[in-house]
Amino acid sequence: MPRATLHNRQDSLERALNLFWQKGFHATSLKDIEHALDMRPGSIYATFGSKDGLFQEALDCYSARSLREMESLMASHDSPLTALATYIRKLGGLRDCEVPSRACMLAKSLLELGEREQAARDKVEMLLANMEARFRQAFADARDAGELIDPERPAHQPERLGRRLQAEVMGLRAYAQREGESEAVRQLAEDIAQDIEALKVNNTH
Amino acid sequence: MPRATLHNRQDSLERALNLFWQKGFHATSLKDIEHALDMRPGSIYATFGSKDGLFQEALDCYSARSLREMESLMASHDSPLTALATYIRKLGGLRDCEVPSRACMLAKSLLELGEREQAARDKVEMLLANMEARFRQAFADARDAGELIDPERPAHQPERLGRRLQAEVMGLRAYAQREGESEAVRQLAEDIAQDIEALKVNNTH
DNA sequence: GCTGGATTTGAGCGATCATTCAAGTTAAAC
DNA sequence: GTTTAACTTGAATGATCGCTCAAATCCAGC
Repeated sequence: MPRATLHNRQDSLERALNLFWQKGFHATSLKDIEHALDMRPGSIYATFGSKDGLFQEALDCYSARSLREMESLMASHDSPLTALATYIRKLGGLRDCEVPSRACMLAKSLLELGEREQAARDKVEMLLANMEARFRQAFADARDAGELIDPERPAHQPERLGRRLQAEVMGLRAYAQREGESEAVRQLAEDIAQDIEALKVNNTH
Repeated sequence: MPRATLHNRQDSLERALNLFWQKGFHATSLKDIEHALDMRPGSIYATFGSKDGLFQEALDCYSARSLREMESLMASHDSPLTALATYIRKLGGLRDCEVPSRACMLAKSLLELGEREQAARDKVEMLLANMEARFRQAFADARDAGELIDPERPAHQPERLGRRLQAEVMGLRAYAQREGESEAVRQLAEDIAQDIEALKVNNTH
């Protein structure tokens, strides 16, 4: 059978992801995508179906990458709480990173998408729920390892800590989207990280 | 001189604000605005100059309203920290409110606007800085009243607490934008509110 | 070298975008 | 009642939107 595809699908997806992540769904035009992927409209539609379809695949791509990084971080620390504090401190360095956007793409999309993009909204909700579940699991692991200083306290249930962490991450990364001293973002992350470490037994603070 | 204006400017502004707040800048079309304000394009442009100009005035309107509510809340509590905790707990009830969006319009705009809307972006940055300054002032008031339990701790400097609170509010309200049990949002707000109250001397927790 | 079918192309579709402006409408001033 | 200028109207503008599809292109298999 003739002619292999000229463009690598995964590579195209990541280029599209970077575009959507930077500019958002509405502000990204097909023209922008054509240029970034070096593909003509016909090829894009043959491959991804629609702008909306491409966006949803980009969301999957972003979420998978985020979860992979999270998993790798958890695996490289004995203590789940230390891993989460490290995660937050890394976000504190966002201002000095070259990324499409300092804000979380899921949060951006959650705030941007309306009823006209219901399918994509549903996907965002699901991916956010996944991420929250992963946070919750990390706190549950900490509890099961006897790492939590006060596991009976209602606010320290894994469910509530996971929810809280997701909100903190969305807030921190939204704050990081502002122009301004990168030191402010670093301090903010440090304060959040220390609150996580304060959940730990035998912590030195 | 002949003919008074048919439409009240402030009323039109608030209608536009509700639209922009709900749908965001890009997803709101002039058609939407024409319908919401019951005005024809010519009138809209004669009054507000451009879609971008109208949006920026709506931002001012939103920010002024938010600061007014904040000021009123601070005035009605003897303790700044209690006032802030109350503020957060009110946000916990967002899921049961009828509002254009549960998310903060400034945060939404911060995440949505790109280089093409630089002027509006700058305005958002300024208004966010104002809000952060008001939070900082509230913590400074608490410190000056001897309310802070550990005013020497670096993380408890008004500057850092104010920054932290702004990030928490953006995170909480982004989280509230998700579909899901309103009880989750209420719990999240409660956990944040208790952390604020934990800054207080002689608190019962 | 030829052929078949998967892949890519890009002009062009109708719809909608933000915006303009000449013409129409209105009501205060005289 | 007439004048006059501010206000409102809405058709029309050119640009851009997401998207389609007939034609061109390409290469594995014979």
